[in-house]
Amino acid sequence: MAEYSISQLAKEFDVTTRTIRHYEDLGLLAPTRRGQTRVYSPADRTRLRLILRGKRLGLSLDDSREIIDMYEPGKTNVEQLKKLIDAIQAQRTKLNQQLDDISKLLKDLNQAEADCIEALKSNGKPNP
Amino acid sequence: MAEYSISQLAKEFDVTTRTIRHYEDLGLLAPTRRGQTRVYSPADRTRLRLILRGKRLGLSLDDSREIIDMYEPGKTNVEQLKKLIDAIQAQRTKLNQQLDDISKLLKDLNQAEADCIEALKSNGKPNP
DNA sequence: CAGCCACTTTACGTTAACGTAAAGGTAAGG
DNA sequence: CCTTACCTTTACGTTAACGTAAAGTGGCTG
Repeated sequence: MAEYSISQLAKEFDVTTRTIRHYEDLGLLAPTRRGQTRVYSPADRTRLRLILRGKRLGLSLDDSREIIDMYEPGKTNVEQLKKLIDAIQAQRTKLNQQLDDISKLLKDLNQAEADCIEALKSNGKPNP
Repeated sequence: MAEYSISQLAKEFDVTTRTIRHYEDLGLLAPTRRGQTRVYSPADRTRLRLILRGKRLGLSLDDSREIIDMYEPGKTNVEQLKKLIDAIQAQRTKLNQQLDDISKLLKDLNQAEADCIEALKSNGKPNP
């Protein structure tokens, strides 16, 4: 029972099956097959979750694939490991930038909301 | 000295002039003109900064325009004000989701980095 | 005044991330 | 056996966000 059909995953994550197949075309997913039908493992499901998380953060699918591949084992080469650590650091820098952006945006939203409420107070009556 | 040319802004924010004109086409910027040449005020500059912040957060340009318009005054209508407050709340929800995503991703990156370093330790020697 | 620089408009081209339609295979159920 | 409900592949279409090229304008500068 640790497997899923394409439409099950599509429903669970609220995407279309076309989208999931598209991710496979780009090499982000590689489900096994029963006959010609795709069969997704829990690991595949996790990868999909990571892809969609990346999307919410504005990453490209290529970026997501790179990041996801970071979690995979089989990195025997020392050079590759160093490259990976660099990539991880780069991602961290970007994410910290996003954190900063979000905190500023939230601050702005608070201010905008306060302005709205203020405007409602002084304006809520002389209107039809 | 409180005005900027298009190429000044382009340099400052590391985008092309084409990009800035594109934002104007979409109604996100509306600089004044001296003759046919665009002249940008500090307010225009701020709007550009907000647009790019939105981009870093994965917002569409349409989304950014909506948000930026939230900061503008001239919202006399009570209905519009209420819609604005709702939109602000929706944005807040999305941003909190992003915060959650980021913290999870950062955690994953930490783990991945630790794995890398571990692999380097036990692997750094038997390599050419 | 020739040349260069920065600005302009117009318009077609490109990439990513799917959407959508066509045409077909397969297994369960009435 | 026929319909229904999934699944498949192939392939052209679409949208957003610009890139890029062409052709022209305005000012200053040697």
